[in-house]
Amino acid sequence: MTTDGRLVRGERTRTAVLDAAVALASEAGLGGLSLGQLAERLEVSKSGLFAHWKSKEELQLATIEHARGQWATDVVSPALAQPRGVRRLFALHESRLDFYTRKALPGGCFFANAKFEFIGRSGVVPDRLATVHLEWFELLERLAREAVEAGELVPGTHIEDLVFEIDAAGVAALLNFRLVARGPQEARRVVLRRLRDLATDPTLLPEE
Amino acid sequence: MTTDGRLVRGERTRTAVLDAAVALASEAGLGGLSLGQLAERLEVSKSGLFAHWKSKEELQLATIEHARGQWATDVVSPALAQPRGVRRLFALHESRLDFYTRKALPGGCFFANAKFEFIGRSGVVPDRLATVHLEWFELLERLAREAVEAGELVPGTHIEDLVFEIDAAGVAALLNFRLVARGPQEARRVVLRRLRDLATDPTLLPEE
DNA sequence: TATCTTTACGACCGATCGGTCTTATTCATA
DNA sequence: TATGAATAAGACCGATCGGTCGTAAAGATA
Repeated sequence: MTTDGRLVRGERTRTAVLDAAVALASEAGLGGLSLGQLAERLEVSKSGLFAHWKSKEELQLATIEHARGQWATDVVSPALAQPRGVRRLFALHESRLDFYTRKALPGGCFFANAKFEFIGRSGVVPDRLATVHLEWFELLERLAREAVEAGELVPGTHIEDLVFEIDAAGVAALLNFRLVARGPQEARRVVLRRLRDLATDPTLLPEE
Repeated sequence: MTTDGRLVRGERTRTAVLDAAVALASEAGLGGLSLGQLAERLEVSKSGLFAHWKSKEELQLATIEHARGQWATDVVSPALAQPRGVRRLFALHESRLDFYTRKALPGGCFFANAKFEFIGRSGVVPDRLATVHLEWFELLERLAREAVEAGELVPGTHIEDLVFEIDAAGVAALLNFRLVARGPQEARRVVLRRLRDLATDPTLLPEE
């Protein structure tokens, strides 16, 4: 690495590989991610990849972190730009749906696919995915709690169920959107209606 | 084949293979389904499988039909035993959650996994999966419509959104249950509350 | 009993899988 | 400018992939 902050050759390669890996894994699955295909797509040698990661598993873990960074940038950050409370909570839901609709990844969503792929399996990769999954839930939960504390959601709000509903709508939106070209509209409407029901001041939210 | 209805040797093999194939595919994915592993698990030769199906794709299609039959028996039929209306609709949701909780398949749910696996891909297998997906939605929609027509759900009920919510709860239950040992309780509670809100006679439904 | 189809097996095929090893080049630093 | 680490390529490895082929039982039918 150079003493200043410039990207050296290897680091540039690393980023390019991980970009392609996230895209490829969103299609073929994180397990189905093939080093041969990845190398071919990037026009580098397969063995060259092993100069950066010792094994496929290590590359998978790096791919997860990379996808997590993209998610933070593309989905979480825009939502955090909204004022704290029910508006920020709904913004997070909306930017998630946007992410799917924008077709950012050919396979829909890296994390949703990976989670379903590794259901019931154990190992460091599934473990890491489970942790990321929990983080996402905790973020939703935090935003919901803040909305209650700000007095923008009625005091008795069952936060656990609300978080479940919002997340469920997102997952189902992805599935239906890609499968039968429906989903995001319903997911938006359903959550919006739910939040307006719970909001102390419904005018904070869009009209629908 | 014999003239009477008995299962001949080949048919028995076929059933045994498809049982194992559904289980294996629910773990490894329908694409990741390996003929070698399948043959090994059943203690038959790999080439023997080709006496029954001409290609892997044909076996995949047969596996889908087999899983569809299991779903019809284990999930749909029990629900249809309930009286038509809001009770039958909720029973379908419950028997679906039961199916997951019972851990009938090691990988959670054959269809949910397969759908996510084939998101964004095309071919006869994804096409068939999409059709089965649509059938499921149509069933939910029919039961919901019947509940409205029976006067058990308020007339203005937005059926499309209700179906989306129920299905979303099911998918999320599966995902969260297997990943973080939570889900089915929320999925049951959330849908039950929603249906009680919409029901003209809430006493038709459980207390929660 | 003789015949024909169904069912199953073992040997084998080319392609691809993840991974190793040796060698060559690039590049920051001393 | 010399040096050593980082980066990359190519040849190669055993294992497994989906799939083919020839052959041998098993079972139904005549």
